[in-house]
Amino acid sequence: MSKKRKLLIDTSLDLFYSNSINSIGINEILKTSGVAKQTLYSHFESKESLILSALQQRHTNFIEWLKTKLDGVDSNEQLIIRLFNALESWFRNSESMLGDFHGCFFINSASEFNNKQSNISLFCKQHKHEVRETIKQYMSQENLFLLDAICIMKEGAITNAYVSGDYSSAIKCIRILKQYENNTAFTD
Amino acid sequence: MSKKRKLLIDTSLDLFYSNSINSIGINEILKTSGVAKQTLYSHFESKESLILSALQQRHTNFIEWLKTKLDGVDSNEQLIIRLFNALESWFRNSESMLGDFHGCFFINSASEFNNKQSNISLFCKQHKHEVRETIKQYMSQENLFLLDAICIMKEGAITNAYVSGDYSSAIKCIRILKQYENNTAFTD
DNA sequence: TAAAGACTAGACAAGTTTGTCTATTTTGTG
DNA sequence: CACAAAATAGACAAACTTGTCTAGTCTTTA
Repeated sequence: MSKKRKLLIDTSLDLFYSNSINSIGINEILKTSGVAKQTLYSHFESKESLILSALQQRHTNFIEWLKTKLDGVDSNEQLIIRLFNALESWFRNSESMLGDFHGCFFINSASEFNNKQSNISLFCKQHKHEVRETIKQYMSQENLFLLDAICIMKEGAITNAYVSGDYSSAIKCIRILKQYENNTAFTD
Repeated sequence: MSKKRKLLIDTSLDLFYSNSINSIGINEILKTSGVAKQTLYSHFESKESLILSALQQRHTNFIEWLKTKLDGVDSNEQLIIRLFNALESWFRNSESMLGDFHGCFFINSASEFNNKQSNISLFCKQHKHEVRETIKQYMSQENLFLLDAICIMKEGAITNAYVSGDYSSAIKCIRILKQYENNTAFTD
C-alpha cells in the first residue's frame, strides 16, 4: 500500500476514534497528516471511502489483537478469563495494539450513522459478527449459549467502561460467566 | 412549560434520536417544528442547551417507562423477567412510550461527544447511574452482584440489538441471569 | 382598547463543510 | 539525465453551520 495512503488511513482512524467521525473534517486530517488535498482525493473517492478504510484498518487490528490474546487457550473457562482480562487491560489503556480506549469504534460509528442501510452501519454489524466467529473458533467445546452470553457481556462491559467509566466491569463478567459456564457445560 | 419550548424539545429529541445529534442542524429543527429561529434562541442559549434539554426529556421518559414496567415486582427473578421482556419489546418497536428503537440515545450521544468532560457525556453517565439506582430500588433482596450483572447485560442487549440487529438478545439475558441468580442468591 | 410580550420571516455574518481545479514541485525509475 | 508519476499549495465553488439582528405581526391580559 502507498505510503501516503497508509498515512491518511492511520491519521483518520486516530482522529475519528479519539473524537468522532462527524466532528473531524477532511481539512483536519490533511493538516494533521501533512498530506495535500489532491493526494487524498486521488487515493479516496470521498470522505465515506476514507471512513470505510479506517474502519477496515481498525477491524483488522482488532481481530489480530484478539487472536494474540486468545492464542493457546485450552478450555472455555480460560477463554473467558483471557478475553475479559484483555478487555479490562484495554479499558485501562494498557493494550498498545489498540491505543487509548475511547469505547468501541464500531459502536461509536454505528451511533453516528443511524441509517441501518448505510455502508458504515453494515460494516459495524459485520465486524461484530466476525468478532463472534473468532471467539467461537477458540472455544474448546462449542457452546452457542455460552457464546451468546460472552458476546452480550462483552458489549455490556465495553459500554459500561466507556459511558460510565466503570473499568472493572470486564472483571465482573468473569465471575458471572464462570458461574454460568459451570452450570451449563454439560446440559446444553 | 411554554408550548413552543416543548415543541422544540420534542422535535429535537425525535430528530436527534432518529438520526444523530451532529447530523441535525438547528435549521432542520426549525423547519420540522415550524418555529422561528428567534423563538428558539429566546428559549435556549445555544444548540448545546437544546441538546441537554432533549437528553433530560428522554431521561425523564425512560425512567418513567422503566418504573411502569417494574411496578409491583415481588422477586429478583421477576424483576429480571420483566426488565428484559420490556427491553425486547422496545427493540421490536412495541413500546409507545419510547418510540421506535434506534439504540440507547445516551450511548449514541456519548459516542458523538467523545470528550469525557463535556456536559453531554456527563449527562449520559448520570443517566446510566440513575437507571441503575432505579433497578436497585425494585430489588426484593438487595444483591449488588446481581445488579452489576443486570446492568452489564442490559447494555450488552441494547448494543447487540442496535448494532447487530439481534432483537432476541434481551431474552437470552433472562436465561443467563436466572442461572446466575439461582446460584448466588444465598452466597453473597 | 391599549400596551406588553411572544412569535414570525428571513436577511445576514462569519465560519465550516466536501470536493474540484490549476499550476508547480518533488520523486522514482529506465 | 529525462521523463512520468506522485505529491504539493492553495484558490475556489456551493452548500451548510450556528447565532444575531431587524422589522413586523399575533396574542394575551389589564
